Amino acid sequence: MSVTIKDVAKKAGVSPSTVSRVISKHPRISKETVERVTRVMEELGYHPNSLAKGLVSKATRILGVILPRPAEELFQNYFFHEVLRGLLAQANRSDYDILIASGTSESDELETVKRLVRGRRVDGVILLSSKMKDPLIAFLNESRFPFVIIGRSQDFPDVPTVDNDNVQAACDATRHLINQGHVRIGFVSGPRELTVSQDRLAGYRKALQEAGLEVSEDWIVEGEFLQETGYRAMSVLMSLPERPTALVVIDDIVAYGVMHGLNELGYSVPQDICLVGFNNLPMSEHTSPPLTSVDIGAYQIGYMTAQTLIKVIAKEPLHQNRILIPHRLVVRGSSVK
Amino acid sequence: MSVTIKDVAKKAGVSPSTVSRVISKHPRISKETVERVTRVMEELGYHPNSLAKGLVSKATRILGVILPRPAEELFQNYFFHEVLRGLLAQANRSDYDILIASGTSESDELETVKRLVRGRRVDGVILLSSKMKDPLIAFLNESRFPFVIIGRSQDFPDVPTVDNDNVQAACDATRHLINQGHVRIGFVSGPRELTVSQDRLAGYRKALQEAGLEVSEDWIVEGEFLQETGYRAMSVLMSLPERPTALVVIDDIVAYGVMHGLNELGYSVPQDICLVGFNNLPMSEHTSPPLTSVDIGAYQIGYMTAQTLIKVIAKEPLHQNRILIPHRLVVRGSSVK
DNA sequence: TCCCTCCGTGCAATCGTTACCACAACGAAT
DNA sequence: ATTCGTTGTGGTAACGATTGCACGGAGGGA
Repeated sequence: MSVTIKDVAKKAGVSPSTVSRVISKHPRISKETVERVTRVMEELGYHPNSLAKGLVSKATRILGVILPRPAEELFQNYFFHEVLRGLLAQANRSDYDILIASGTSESDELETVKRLVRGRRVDGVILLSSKMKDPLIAFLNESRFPFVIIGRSQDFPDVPTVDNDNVQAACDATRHLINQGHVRIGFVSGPRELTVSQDRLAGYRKALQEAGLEVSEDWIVEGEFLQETGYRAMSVLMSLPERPTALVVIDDIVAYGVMHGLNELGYSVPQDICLVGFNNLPMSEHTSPPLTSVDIGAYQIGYMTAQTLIKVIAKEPLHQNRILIPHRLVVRGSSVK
Repeated sequence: MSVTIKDVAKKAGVSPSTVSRVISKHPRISKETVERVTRVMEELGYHPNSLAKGLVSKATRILGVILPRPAEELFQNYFFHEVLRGLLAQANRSDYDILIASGTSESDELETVKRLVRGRRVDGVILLSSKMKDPLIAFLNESRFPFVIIGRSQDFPDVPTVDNDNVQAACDATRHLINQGHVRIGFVSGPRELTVSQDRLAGYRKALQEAGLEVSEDWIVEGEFLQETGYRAMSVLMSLPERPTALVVIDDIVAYGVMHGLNELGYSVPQDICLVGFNNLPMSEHTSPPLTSVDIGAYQIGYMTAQTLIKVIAKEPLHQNRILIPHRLVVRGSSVK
């Protein structure tokens, strides 16, 4: 049996109510009582039962994170890790814990969220998803349950989201290459259906158009968030009659594949081809040459998401629904000759 | 207001007790009642309040995962991710959720665990740690609270742990190199104070001794779980008068650094130097040459840990305290000429 | 026909905490 | 001296579920 508020009350010679008031720092408790009760609590190693507390206060102080389903998970590795660190940091600062959940199928996922929400297991939900999870969003929206999406949701414009400006990020990356004198710039994309792919592609197009440069559809190759994609894309692009001299690549991991392939074919980076990636993976500092990359601030995304969700839970007003985390172009050897 | 057991009871024309019994599949409830109540529950979208349920049953159906502190976190990236996937999979199968927590300092960490344990926020705890967390272990042991350690704990031989046999894994890796005809084999280690480093080093030594080969202390280099370590270790080893022809490297990420360095100096893998790494990171398949690596089954570690903890919580007997997950040597181009 | 058993269900206490209301004690104002 | 407001504290009813006990009714054996 663990020690309850009654045990503390008995030992301190007061009523449970008084102990409760000491815990919640009620103003009208005498200094001596506060001291005595506090001492007893420490002596007994008392910690309030979160279940009982939650039952009456209708709050668990737990934030639920819904992970992407396994299939999409692979490329999320580093991104997810950083986001989670940010979430944890901010949640802990505000005395929240993090519960993670995932479903194996779409309906399963919805069931899980329903259980968490209706069963009052969490106070708010974070949707960490690459693909759109419309049924989930619809459910949460309808239930008026606090939630925040990491990423974008085109179908529900008024739910709070935390994201980075992928259009601008890709635009900056492309401009950087243009400023280095490139005029034939290619793009290696992820799956088209992902908004992250769409947005980065749009930013790439925007930068080229602004500079009055040609956009050749031949120079745009689609794939997965895998090294193979980079490898394949590279061989496609390098066999073109008029091939690009620089590439914007959807993710560093894909860029590694490109570098690997170029290496094998005897091309050298940055002399023959310049590269810019995304996500600034730790390893990008140590490739040869080091990879220029757009750091999208995954940690800060997590941090801001937790902060935003906590605000929503507290019913504090948000001055903006769509929060954008600033990115940072980290220029390294792969893009400057 | 959310829908409670009373709402269901009223609408179904029964008492709350009956509804509760339907939920817990009590045998002595008539078939018709079960059907009617079940239907009403679905109509109303009822999900039992986990707080109230937990309060009376004294169980939360939540497993707490204590993460390593930030400083140690870096190298854990992929390993952690895989372990978490395994934990989630098994936890979900048994209707448990996963709560993750971390502390910023050691005392903070202990405070967090105390809060989770004493406050009955979780039913059991998983210690995911590289460094030993003795105060935590001591506290949990003393509280007789269900917990499982991922990794090893030399100071508390009778707490359940899930781990891989790092000694055997390193031994296998080293033997593989010996079988390839190498006699001068080096070892690039992680921090000495980590048991994983110690164990792998021991396995390396064991294999060499069994083969009657010399172990030169010059061939053992210590570092971090970073590419730089590999890079530095490589330059140290290659400048020795009598240098090794093969290396066992504590982690794939470090091996990448070694490969990078060898490349720069004009050496080639596997012709000049053969390499074996650990953890079988996804990228190891795509390096040039692909990296031979010991897959330690991180996913299974997570899976088995959750399974074990759930058994401990249910007070089921464990037939063994120390569970070893089998490893698998994945031979690729970096170790065969 | 009576009694016993078993089935299906309801009642009420309980889990540990919070929050509202009440109330005693005391000093200050009338 | 009476009234009033303030301060510090206790009593008690929730919160939403579970569970042991009780009880009415049906069925079977004597």
